[in-house]
Amino acid sequence: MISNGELNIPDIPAVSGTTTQEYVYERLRNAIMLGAIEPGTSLTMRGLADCLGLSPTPVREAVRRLSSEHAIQVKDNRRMTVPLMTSDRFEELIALRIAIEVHTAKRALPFISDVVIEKLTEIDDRMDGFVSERDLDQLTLLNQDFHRTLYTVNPAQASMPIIESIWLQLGPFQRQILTTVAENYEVDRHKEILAALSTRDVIALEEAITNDISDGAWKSGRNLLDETAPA
Amino acid sequence: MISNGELNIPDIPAVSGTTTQEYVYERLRNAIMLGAIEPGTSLTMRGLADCLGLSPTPVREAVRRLSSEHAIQVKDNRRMTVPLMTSDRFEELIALRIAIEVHTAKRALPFISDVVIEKLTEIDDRMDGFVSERDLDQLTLLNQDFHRTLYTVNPAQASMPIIESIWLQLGPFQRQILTTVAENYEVDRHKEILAALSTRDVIALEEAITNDISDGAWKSGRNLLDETAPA
DNA sequence: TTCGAAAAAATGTGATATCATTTTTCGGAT
DNA sequence: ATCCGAAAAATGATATCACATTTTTTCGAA
Repeated sequence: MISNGELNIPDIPAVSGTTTQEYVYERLRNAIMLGAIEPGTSLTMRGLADCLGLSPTPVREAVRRLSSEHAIQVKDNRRMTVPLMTSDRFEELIALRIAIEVHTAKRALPFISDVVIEKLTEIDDRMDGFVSERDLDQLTLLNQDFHRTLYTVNPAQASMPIIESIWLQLGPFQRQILTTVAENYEVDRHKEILAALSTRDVIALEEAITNDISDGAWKSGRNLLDETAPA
Repeated sequence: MISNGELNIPDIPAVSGTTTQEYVYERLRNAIMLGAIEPGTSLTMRGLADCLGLSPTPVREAVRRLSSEHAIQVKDNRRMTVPLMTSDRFEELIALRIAIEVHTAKRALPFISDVVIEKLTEIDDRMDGFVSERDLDQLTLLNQDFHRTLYTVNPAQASMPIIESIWLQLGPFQRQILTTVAENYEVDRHKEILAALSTRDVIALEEAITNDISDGAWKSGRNLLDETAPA
């Protein structure tokens, strides 16, 4: 019998010149980030390999990378899942996001130019469109684009991979949040960030980043967690 | 011909019940952290596999994990190295260490008990012994123990793996620093940390952590980098 | 001696095979 | 019907194999 039979892993375009392992990694990562693999679902190496039509070898490598990023949890024996979120863990991850992203934004500030601000403004404008369309996948992607574009203006970048890994851990859950309370999505905070960048105001930037992360995730997330696991 | 012929990867005790892949990962990680693999040395999968007497499969998985943690750099084609440190990258990593570890220490503070303080004091006492003996490996290990013990009193821990990965990126270089300027090693800062913990003083804790990281690494590291790659 | 192209060796990657464990299935005793 | 244990199936891990690509070496022409 084939496990994971009803598993639906969205396909993504295979970048030519890349390895199978890399392709599997990107595809699984994408699936987790978009919530296509429901947290708690039982996964197996061979099940995934069959599901993707590949041999276990490259699948295991990709899965292990994801598990060392805590995007996949290796259970006691022979089973793996996308970890379920707990209230404590969620709070911890959001607080960490704020600490690292504020730090990274501050260090990006000296490298900010008008060209970058314009690029960020353009991303934010595109987000406004998708907000009204309720396109959650595009919103998630563009929101990440916004932050990534800001942080990577600092060329000596060490924190971006870490930030991405935190995003991945929050990904499947964040997605649930957006689904539940899409109307609360605060794009306005991005305008605050842009204003702080324009005036090169470190204090305002710190506050804007904190608010952006808090508003979008924290309040909504608390609500959802209180609902699903109350007493 | 066998590559990596003169490569010396210190053996470590194999934990029973663990996989070969895990063993390779731990062993390579240890070797990198202790500077046994000199940054810049050219590595190959098969070379490492031969060197360890294993098949390429588990080696490739371990190496890939390390490369996704930026402890190993996959060069343009068919070659890998432990990355060389640059001045910019070093500054970036130290600043990141301070940001994350200060944040993590603050969040650990509410969980601090007398038992923990005692445990930390004991670790610090043992360090004093190794300082006079100039045992760099033990010092490095115990210093990490000290910080890890402090941070992990918070049970909902999300930042420790990130901190460990930054340590690993700094590892081979930090080691060079200690070798060069062992006499500057500041264990006193740990006493400042302990004092701040005893009085539950957040401000003092932040300052002590910052000083501990800065003093031990930053100044010495700048000196070394200025020497090796000046004008 | 120097250079460059062809031959040889080595490498990364992924599929397959094998083995020890673990999980699941199934049938009989209570 | 319920429970338990043995047989059967599935799984993770690793070695081996095969193949395309890359690196290194070799060797003859300038």
